Amino acid sequence: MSPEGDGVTRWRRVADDIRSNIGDGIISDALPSELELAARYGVNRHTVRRAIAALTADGLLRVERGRGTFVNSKPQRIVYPIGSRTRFSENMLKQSLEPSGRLIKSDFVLSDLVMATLLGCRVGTRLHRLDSLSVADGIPLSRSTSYFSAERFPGIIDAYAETGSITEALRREGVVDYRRRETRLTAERISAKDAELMSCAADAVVLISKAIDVDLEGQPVQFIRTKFLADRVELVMLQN
Amino acid sequence: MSPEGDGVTRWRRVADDIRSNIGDGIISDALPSELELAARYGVNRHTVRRAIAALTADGLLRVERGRGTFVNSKPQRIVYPIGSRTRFSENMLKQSLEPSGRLIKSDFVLSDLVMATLLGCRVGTRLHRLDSLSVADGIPLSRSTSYFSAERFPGIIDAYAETGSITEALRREGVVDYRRRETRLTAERISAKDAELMSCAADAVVLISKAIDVDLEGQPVQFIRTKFLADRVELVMLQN
DNA sequence: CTCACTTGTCTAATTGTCTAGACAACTATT
DNA sequence: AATAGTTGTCTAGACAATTAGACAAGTGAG
Repeated sequence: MSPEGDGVTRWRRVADDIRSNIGDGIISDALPSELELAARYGVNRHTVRRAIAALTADGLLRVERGRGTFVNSKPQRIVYPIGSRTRFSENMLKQSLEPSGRLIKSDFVLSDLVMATLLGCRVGTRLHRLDSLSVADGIPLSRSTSYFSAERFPGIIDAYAETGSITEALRREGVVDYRRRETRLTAERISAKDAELMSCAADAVVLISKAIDVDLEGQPVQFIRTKFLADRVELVMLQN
Repeated sequence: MSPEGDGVTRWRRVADDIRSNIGDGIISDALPSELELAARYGVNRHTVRRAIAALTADGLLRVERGRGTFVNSKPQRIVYPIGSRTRFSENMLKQSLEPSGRLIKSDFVLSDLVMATLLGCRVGTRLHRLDSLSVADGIPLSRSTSYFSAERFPGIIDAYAETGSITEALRREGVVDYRRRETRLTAERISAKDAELMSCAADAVVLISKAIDVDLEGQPVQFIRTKFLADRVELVMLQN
């Protein structure tokens, strides 16, 4: 990194480490005392207290004066299966969650070399770019940016705006079915704009999925980049 | 978050947002001027400059005095295919990278209900816990914690320490082949300890994979939790 | 050259983070 | 009741982050 420091405060690093230890099962019930944690992390007790305050505000910890600090039952992440037939709405309904989608923004872009290769079109082709938000039971789970051929799917934006479902919008544009060809995954810290859109902490982490969906003839219909809120979603792949 | 602020400095959030915009292709060549960025993010110009300094130190940006700030060609992430036959060594060799593994720590734990269910053993069974580091061409890519039945694989730790490969260690313990049954993915900020182990920035993000590998009879042989450095690795799934 | 625009550098003041120490308040055990 | 161990709260100072303003220095166009 640059001059000095990494832009993350000590208390947040302590908080992240405690959270990580809980996730790994290293800490399961009672935390070490504040003094012991301070010694272990090489920070002042006040710094540990601030970390604990943050995790308490997140509902992960519970502090009992005079007794100690304890781990609350962890809220489960929503399971999101990924396979050759990945459908947001179906996934949510199977878990008794009410799915919905909201259009954030849409515009046109010209395909560059990378996008043309992915979508199997010529460089310079007009593409619909569709920014959307996926919600389950009122909780934002992910934000996606999709790219469609504007030539092949002239009405896709309106169709999505009406239905809130990409599957349904594609059906209206003549794609009876499609399947996932490839999914690439990575992760990064959330951007300020996305944190606001998904109403989450500004220090959250997103799981980024870049995928290509193809129709029954194997022709790409969309390239979709989705940013899942990592603390609300768990992607699951069942290997055949 | 709790009292106020999220423990991430303004300049880092600006840096993260710029990096995210570059990754999304929103910024491709020249950045807006420092003054414009400052206005856009609602921060002082010096704060923007610090963000740019951090990204420049990472090699992502290039600053030319009097002209502006520009995006460098992005360094590619190492591709890590995930499927029913996921093998670290084979994956790396195919990309002309020299794989190696290093034992960090090993000990015994007693399986709790969750672990017993995953591994198909009884609660209270002794398990080997193996912490290891995976490296490609000298660059740490991931840190894993594996759980094996100590009864079935008594010599697995020594075998791994010698070979640096879990596949090879399992072979020595009588598992001629194994395949992936299930992979669950999420992400979080890196812990301080892992940041040191993998010699990366303290504010990095890890992609967490929890997986179950089974032998040819379908019996679980290991539960493995891997933390991939998100800015060095891209997981790829080719849907059949 | 002149001008507008860009990045580089310096000073100063304000705010937030972290450390240090002290003491109060609560809990469980003896 | 006494004690050891825990969390809660207050003070104060050192240091880092952020803001504000000013000016230097490089670039490119007219």
